[in-house]
Amino acid sequence: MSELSPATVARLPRYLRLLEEAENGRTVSSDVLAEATGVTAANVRRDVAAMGFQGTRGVGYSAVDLADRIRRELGIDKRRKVGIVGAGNLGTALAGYSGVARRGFDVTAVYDVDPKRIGQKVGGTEIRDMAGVAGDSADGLFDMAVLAVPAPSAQTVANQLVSAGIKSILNFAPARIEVPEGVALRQVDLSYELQILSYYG
Amino acid sequence: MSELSPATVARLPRYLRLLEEAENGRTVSSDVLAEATGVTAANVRRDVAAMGFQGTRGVGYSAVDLADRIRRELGIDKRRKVGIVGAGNLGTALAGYSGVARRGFDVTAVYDVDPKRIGQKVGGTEIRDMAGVAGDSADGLFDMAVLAVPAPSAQTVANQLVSAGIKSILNFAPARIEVPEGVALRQVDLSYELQILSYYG
DNA sequence: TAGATTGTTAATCGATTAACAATC
DNA sequence: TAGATTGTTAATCGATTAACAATC
Repeated sequence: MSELSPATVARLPRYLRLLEEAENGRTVSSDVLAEATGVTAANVRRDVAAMGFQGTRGVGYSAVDLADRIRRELGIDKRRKVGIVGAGNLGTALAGYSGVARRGFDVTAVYDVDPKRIGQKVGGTEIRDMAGVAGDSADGLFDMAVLAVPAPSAQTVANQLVSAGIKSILNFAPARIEVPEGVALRQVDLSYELQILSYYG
Repeated sequence: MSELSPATVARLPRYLRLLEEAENGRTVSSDVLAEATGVTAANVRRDVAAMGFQGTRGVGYSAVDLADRIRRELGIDKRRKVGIVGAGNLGTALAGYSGVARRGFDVTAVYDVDPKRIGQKVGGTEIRDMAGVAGDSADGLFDMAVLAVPAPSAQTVANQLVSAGIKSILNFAPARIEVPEGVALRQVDLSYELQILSYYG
């Protein structure tokens, strides 16, 4: 199966975005992909080859076929169900992000602890009681979780999700969390981003 | 001056966080730093050496002195003024993030276009009219900008900021933006994060 | 056939790691 | 002196790039 390098995986969404903009039936060269994504053409060809996808010499890559392959490789050829935990400002903003549904993700559940929020709708999805988050995820209501809870509850909620069998967590809460081996985790931390940015600017 | 590798810069905030937790006057070894941040001790020593900081053999690094050095290297030894552009759910959430002020950043301005929002307060800062964003940044009201605007306005706002002399932009808007050479840019994209996460989980 | 572009090799670059002498 | 830990070298690993033969 796959064995893509982290560097390659991080570039695939960029390629995909460009390929989706290409007209149907169009062919796209490594040069065009490179130009638009800020990498070298050689790098593009290497990434494409790593997925086992083949282009046509003298012609380029079929845009639709390459897009399909990238989606398959990323695991978004079948739609993935995303649960957003926390319906405060952050969770509400994330639930309303454009382009997410278009890229294969369905927000199938949003959670909050606030009784006043529960039952309200955010982006077409009714807010559910956080108390049910573990049960719902175990039931398969969603299979990826986005954490948008206050910092102090982040680890607790993560633990509940892991116990319920969730294997992918994207943490936007302003707190580092730990997950066991085998659970995929990505952390987005405003504070870290600002510190890194500060060095360069 | 500096010449830190991107990999090193990305690790500095992790070290800093640990060092700030250490008690005053304490000494911390590369082994402890490594353990807590998920890198090897050799890597920590290399990063520290890259900043020109020296520890004491047999003892370790002075926590306060190393923290100071990291802050200086990142450019947050003097407090930096952050403007948040867009006071919707996302901007409001970011303005309220804990730990940001504690780490050297002051949110000195928040902007919105909605007349109903202008004048309201978010996290102690009064929301200003977006029309003034370029003038305010040129006046030095803030020197780093966080974009939390709707996707369609992201590039326009970025252009205004760049024209006004802003050199650091953190983009949370769900749209890729371009900036000229010499302007530091970091992009946080929920869609990309989910796609990458999907591969691993 | 001529032009374009892939697939792949070899060279290069950058980052990580193990190991250990130096030294507190 | 014995134990701990740094600073640094050499080896390794992973990722990028240039270049070009293969081939559409």
